[in-house]
Amino acid sequence: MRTKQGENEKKKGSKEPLLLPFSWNKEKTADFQTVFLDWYDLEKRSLPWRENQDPYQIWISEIMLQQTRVDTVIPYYYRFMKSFPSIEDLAKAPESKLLKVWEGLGYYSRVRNLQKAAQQIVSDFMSKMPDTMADIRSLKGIGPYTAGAIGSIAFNLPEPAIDGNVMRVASRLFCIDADIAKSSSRQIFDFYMRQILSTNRPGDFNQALMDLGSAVCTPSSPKCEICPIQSFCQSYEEGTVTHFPVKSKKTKAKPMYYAAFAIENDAGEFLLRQRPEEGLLRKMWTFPLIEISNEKYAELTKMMPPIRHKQKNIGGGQLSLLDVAEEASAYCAAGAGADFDFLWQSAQEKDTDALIKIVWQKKVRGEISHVFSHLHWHVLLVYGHTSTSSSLLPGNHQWAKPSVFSEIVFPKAQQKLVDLLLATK
DNA sequence: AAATCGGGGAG
DNA sequence: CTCCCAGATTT
Repeated sequence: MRTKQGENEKKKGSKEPLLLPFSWNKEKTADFQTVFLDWYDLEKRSLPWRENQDPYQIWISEIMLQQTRVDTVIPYYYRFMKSFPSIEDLAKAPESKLLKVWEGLGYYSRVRNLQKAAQQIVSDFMSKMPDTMADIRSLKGIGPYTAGAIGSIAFNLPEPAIDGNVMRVASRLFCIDADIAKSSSRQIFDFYMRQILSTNRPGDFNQALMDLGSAVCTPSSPKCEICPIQSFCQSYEEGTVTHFPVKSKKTKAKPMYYAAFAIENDAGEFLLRQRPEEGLLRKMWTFPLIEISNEKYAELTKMMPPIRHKQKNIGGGQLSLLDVAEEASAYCAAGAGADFDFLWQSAQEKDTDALIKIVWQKKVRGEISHVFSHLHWHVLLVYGHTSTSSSLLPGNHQWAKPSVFSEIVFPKAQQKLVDLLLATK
């Protein structure tokens, strides 16, 4: 059975609606819904946010599930609901507690937007989750997918929820060759799904698609032999299941090179610096990081101990702050010494340069690697010691003992550095 | 339309 | 290694 793909293209150009494959008349669509929902009733996963139809629980789960697997979300979900049982609790929570609960889950703007949306609900919707598509969509962090998911699951609104899963299933079901990496393709899938969506049980229909995509219609080696909708699947009939979905390649993550300075004072505390308000890992804490060139990174890597747990002393000794800044500058790209300026200035103001020393041991403890969606960090861990007192620190710095690290919000890359530091101590 | 935003699991 | 996951927002 061929699609009317060519016809669809024409219709698209002439602004007339796309058509389902001609064999999908009303009877076939109804048959499909029955078969699919019967399968869901038997096979659906038991998940904590499926225990009832509480819009708040569904909302939280949907935000957590953005670009995140179910197994990863479950422990976070329980922790979150225990910490913030209601929308009001979420709206008034301190940011540090919010981030701590989300720590490790990634895409941290999600939890900041979650709180903004909670505050919107308190102020604009009398603390009750809104129940119309326009109002749901008006909340921070809720885009077209999540609005459809909440609308259909929590309020039985006949809305599709188009995500990566659904696009994969639909592309195979109807041999849709639109590039799912392009944002403009979303509306094509939206149109198809609106025509086959169950208006009686839209939430279950959408969740059935998710379960199918997760367990059966998987990205690689789909299990067509056990698929409940095999007889409806056009690509299966044509033997072209693996041709779908069509997805253009993503640009590769850009490599970035850093030196991280683990500076310990006499009290056994380490210097931490908070990242800025904007950009990657905003307002989270790390060792001071300095970007270095690829060449410098390679040069420093040679100074790493050949065997872990056994540091190699590459010189060093008692250095003044100025020496340290110069060393850092020499090690790193131009301007890298600026990270030590605050120490140097404080020393000059107090005229106690002699008292404030960093024993810059110049020991490279090792390296960690961390991949983001668009960046690949390579970070060398360098250890130093200082007798600086904490009163000299500007606001975005703090001294902290490893024993209290668990109370501070660390991104994953920082946690890897801490693990390396403690393992090589 | 393209880039930015984390992290982890599977193959 | 590569791919991609119950995506949204910003540029």
